[in-house]
Amino acid sequence: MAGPTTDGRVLRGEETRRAVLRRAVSIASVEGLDALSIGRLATDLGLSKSGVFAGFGSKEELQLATVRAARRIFADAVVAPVADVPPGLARARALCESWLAYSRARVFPGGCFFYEVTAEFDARPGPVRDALAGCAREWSDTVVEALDAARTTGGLRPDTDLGDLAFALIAVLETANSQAVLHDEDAPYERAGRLLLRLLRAGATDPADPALA
Amino acid sequence: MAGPTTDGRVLRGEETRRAVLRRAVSIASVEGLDALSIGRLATDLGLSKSGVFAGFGSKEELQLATVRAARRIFADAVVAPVADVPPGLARARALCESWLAYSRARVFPGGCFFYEVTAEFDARPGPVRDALAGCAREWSDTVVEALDAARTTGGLRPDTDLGDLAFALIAVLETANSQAVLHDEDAPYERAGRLLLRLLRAGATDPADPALA
DNA sequence: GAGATATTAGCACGACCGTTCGTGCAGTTT
DNA sequence: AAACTGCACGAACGGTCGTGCTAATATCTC
Repeated sequence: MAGPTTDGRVLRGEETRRAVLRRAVSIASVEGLDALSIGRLATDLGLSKSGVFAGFGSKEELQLATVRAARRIFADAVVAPVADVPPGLARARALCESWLAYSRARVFPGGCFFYEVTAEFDARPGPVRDALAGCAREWSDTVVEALDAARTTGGLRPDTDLGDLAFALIAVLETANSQAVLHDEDAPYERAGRLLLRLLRAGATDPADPALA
Repeated sequence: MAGPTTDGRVLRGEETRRAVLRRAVSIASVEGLDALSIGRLATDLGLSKSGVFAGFGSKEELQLATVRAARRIFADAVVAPVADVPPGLARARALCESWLAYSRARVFPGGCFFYEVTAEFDARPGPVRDALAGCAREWSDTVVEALDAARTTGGLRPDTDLGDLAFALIAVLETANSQAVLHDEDAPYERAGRLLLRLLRAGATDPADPALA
């Protein structure tokens, strides 16, 4: 039978798989997915090279699994915490500030994982780029949906171009991450905080909305 | 004497150095500076590995030379063309649109060279990151200076925060490049064009300024 | 218990890496 | 013509890469 019987072997296997991926996302956020090497991961974790290799089957599969793992971490760190904020302008703002907090806290040691690896793979066709493009769309859609809810609930003017606004917000966030990491400064985050408030106010029905205080 | 006598040998040497760097910036804009391999450059150009190596002395020196070469190309492609636009709001706008044209035209095959390699090295201390941080500051300063001239000439309101505005403009440009390359679309450039006009208008003394038509 | 199964280790492979060395050759200087 | 300079060459170094094998070990089924 193929029921979900608890199998200690596969459990142990998944455990080491997770350990490998935990290490992999950290490395990749600093040095990129190409810098992931099976031998290095094995050495770092006290495993054998072939043991690590067996868990993924190929380097590209390891890279894809690393992207999926990072996607989960991102969702938990950025999107999940704002789930309890009621939909509307306040949640849209909270989402952006959650992203800034995620970058600032170095959930990934190299800053935003996706900024790093997207720049690495955006011009290289293949499954990895496709996966990253999917993540980017997903995040963009999340922001647009939050803005849409804000418009529906009357926080944003009906003629607001949600795509443009989401683009501008994401641009500010990513650039804050980039400059903060590159120059090892906090100032870009403060600048981004000011700017995203101004962007939201510019589209708000009531610029004095308490959600933008 | 150490006069500038024409030496055919060193001339030939510089020529191959330039050929190597021309190839190197192209590769690095797509795959990153780490993907530069001396052996691959040699094969591609029909040279010997040791010949290429001798021209730079180390891989890191090759990477630094590649960054310097890209900096020159960037300056020629983006900054130089707007030199004949009179300082002011029009030039600030021209500078941004020159950047968009540079990304759109794939002056570097992977899109903006600096977006790619800055993401690669921003979390890795060392001479390469320092060089890239310098380039980033230089470009940021160029934008700020253009905005400052626009403010001085009355195009922008006196209370405009130039740092914030430059940050927002650069954010829009870089994100347009990133999304256009990642999804292989033109739409991000159009969005960016609209957004940067709106950003400049928001700081303009006269939102109907013909420079923003 | 026995036997099936899946994770991990050990080892070897071919390829490529950056780097060093000694040599040849073209151009410059004397 | 001889001495010197500097680019480029080919070969080789020690390492690391991803990827296959085989063997050992631990767990589950019966």
